[in-house]
Amino acid sequence: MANIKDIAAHAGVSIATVSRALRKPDLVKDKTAAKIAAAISELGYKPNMVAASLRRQKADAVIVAVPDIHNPFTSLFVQGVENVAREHGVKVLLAITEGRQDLLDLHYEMVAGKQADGMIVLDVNLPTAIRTQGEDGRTLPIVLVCEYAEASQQPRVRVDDLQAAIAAANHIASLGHRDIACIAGPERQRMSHDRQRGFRLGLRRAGIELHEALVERGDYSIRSGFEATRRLLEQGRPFTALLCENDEMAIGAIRALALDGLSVPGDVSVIGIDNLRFAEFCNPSLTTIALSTDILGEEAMRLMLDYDIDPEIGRREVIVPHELIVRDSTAAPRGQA
Amino acid sequence: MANIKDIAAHAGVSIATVSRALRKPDLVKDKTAAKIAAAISELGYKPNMVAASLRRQKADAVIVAVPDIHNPFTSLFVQGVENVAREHGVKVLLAITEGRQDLLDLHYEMVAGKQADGMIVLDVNLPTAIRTQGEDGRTLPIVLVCEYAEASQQPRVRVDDLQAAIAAANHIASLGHRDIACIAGPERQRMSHDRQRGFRLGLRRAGIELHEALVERGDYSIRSGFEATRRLLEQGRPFTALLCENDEMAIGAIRALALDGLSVPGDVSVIGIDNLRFAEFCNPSLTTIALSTDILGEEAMRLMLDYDIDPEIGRREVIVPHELIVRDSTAAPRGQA
DNA sequence: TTGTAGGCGTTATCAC
DNA sequence: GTGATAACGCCTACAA
Repeated sequence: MANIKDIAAHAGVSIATVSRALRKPDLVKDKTAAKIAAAISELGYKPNMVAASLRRQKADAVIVAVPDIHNPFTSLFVQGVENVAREHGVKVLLAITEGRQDLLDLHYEMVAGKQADGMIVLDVNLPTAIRTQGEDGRTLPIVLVCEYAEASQQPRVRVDDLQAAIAAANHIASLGHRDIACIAGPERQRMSHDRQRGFRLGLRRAGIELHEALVERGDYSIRSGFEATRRLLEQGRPFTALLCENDEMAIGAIRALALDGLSVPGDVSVIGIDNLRFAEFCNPSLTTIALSTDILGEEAMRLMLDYDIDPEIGRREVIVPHELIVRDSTAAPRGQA
Repeated sequence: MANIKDIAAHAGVSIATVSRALRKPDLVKDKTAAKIAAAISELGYKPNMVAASLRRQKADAVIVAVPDIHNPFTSLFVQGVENVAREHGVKVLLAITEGRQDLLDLHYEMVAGKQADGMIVLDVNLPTAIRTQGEDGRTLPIVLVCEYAEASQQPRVRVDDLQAAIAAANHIASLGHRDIACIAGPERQRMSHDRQRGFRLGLRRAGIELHEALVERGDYSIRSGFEATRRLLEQGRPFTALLCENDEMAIGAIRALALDGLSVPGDVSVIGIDNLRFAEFCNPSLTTIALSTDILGEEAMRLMLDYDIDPEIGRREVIVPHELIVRDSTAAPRGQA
């Protein structure tokens, strides 16, 4: 493959000039630039970015590590990251970790090894190297999203899950429900902690207490929502509304209720959080809270870029707008209206 | 940041020995290796992979370009790619193109610029450079998936959509349906072409012809399935079964039928292809054809790896197993049983 | 088993 | 405006 030297020879100039012609075109005479351009297209030259990267100590790429591309967050979030990255000529590479530590570490190597300038971690794990390394002061360009808000010294962003959950609880309370069940997420996760707290806070403001017996946990998957609902139904303790920490579990819940012969929202109202694409097309369509996670992605990327300027950059609490989207899965409890 | 030279100095050996200790540990004496290991951990050394990459002309990374991470194919496919990649120490980076040519080309640059060893393209577009460059014989390590099966000289894999569609049609025909509607995908796409042909072939074997008036097109999104079904219903021409080219459109169809007061499968049976995670939890749950697209991903990655060995490598037609998954959305038409 | 040295393809700093 | 040339950090013959 042709390299910069070949171009220089072919155009009768020095390699320095070729390099300039490509990166700082205003520094070379038009005529020379033309000769060079001709040589380039004639030889089909493509600059070797690895060499450039080695020399400039910059890869112009960041890695976004996500556990799973089905995650409701992921898509919108990544889109936000890309919006900002594109403006700055940075490429975004998605790494799927499946929640596995080893896969996360593998991609972290790319940052340590300079193949990427930084990493945005939207995962339950943290690269192992980061924990051990924190002490010597030198933090790597890593931005954390949502999880581990307290755990580490890294720059991080997070969304206000609390407010979203409060909005969901408000909606249910204002419809007149009093006997309310809840499907929570994994115990250890920050997001679950906040959404759970939001539910309780929202209800308490309306003078309602959540019965501990009516709280079941899932792992944010459809199936876990399905099974959690089964467990709720088996208890026999009645409820007319079901607060789900995310849409996936809400979809599983609706299915479980339907199989049990219960009508939604006639017998039980169901609400989720996330506004998945599928939410609109369930039977019944799902009432939910939409979060603009793309803004979160944008902020994460900005934080990453700012890191270049000042590595002391800290954290950003991103307040993304949330919006209640009322569809067919919620209504006033039977007998009220 | 410490480099190999620092380690060499600190351990009292030459840089060659350090390099060997890392890449070919059996070539160095245990005692030296220990000294080197000590130096490495003491200085917190991380090999610069960019430099290694420049020297070895290899990045040990491939890019998988997909239009959209919601695509039903994507997740499973990527998983397949990663399975094989991991065995070979290759990192997989996902690039999201949104179906845009410029974004695809941007990531293609990484291959041209040696930041990645190759690219697997699961997209409706093709990198522009590839078309212009085909002539001079030198093809780049690019593997095409599904689309453009005829269009180019690149290595490619594709799945047998025809058989999957035939299986769907068989199921519907064997239930006794005769008045059958269909929601097709985008006209130009290879996949749609094959699935469409499969539907017709399967039906014809049962002596059934598809009415052209009962064929509507969508773009594989839920919403398009919803709208296509609306159009079918407006026509007034009766049908008792609906063949959908994918699950997303089938989910949209079910919603449209429900809103129209029709029961599934009482009035209309609905079948999809793909076996999305959501398929199991629809109301009613969706009968569908499961395709093991992960195998397709594995083959694509193998083709990529084989390319290193012999660039003349051609194409593979991957026959992935398909499986009919009968759920609640299909039944015999009213009056039969 | 270890060391020496050349080069991978750029970019950036000088000089001219 | 342009040209020499020294890095960037590593790998790998070849020599010892």
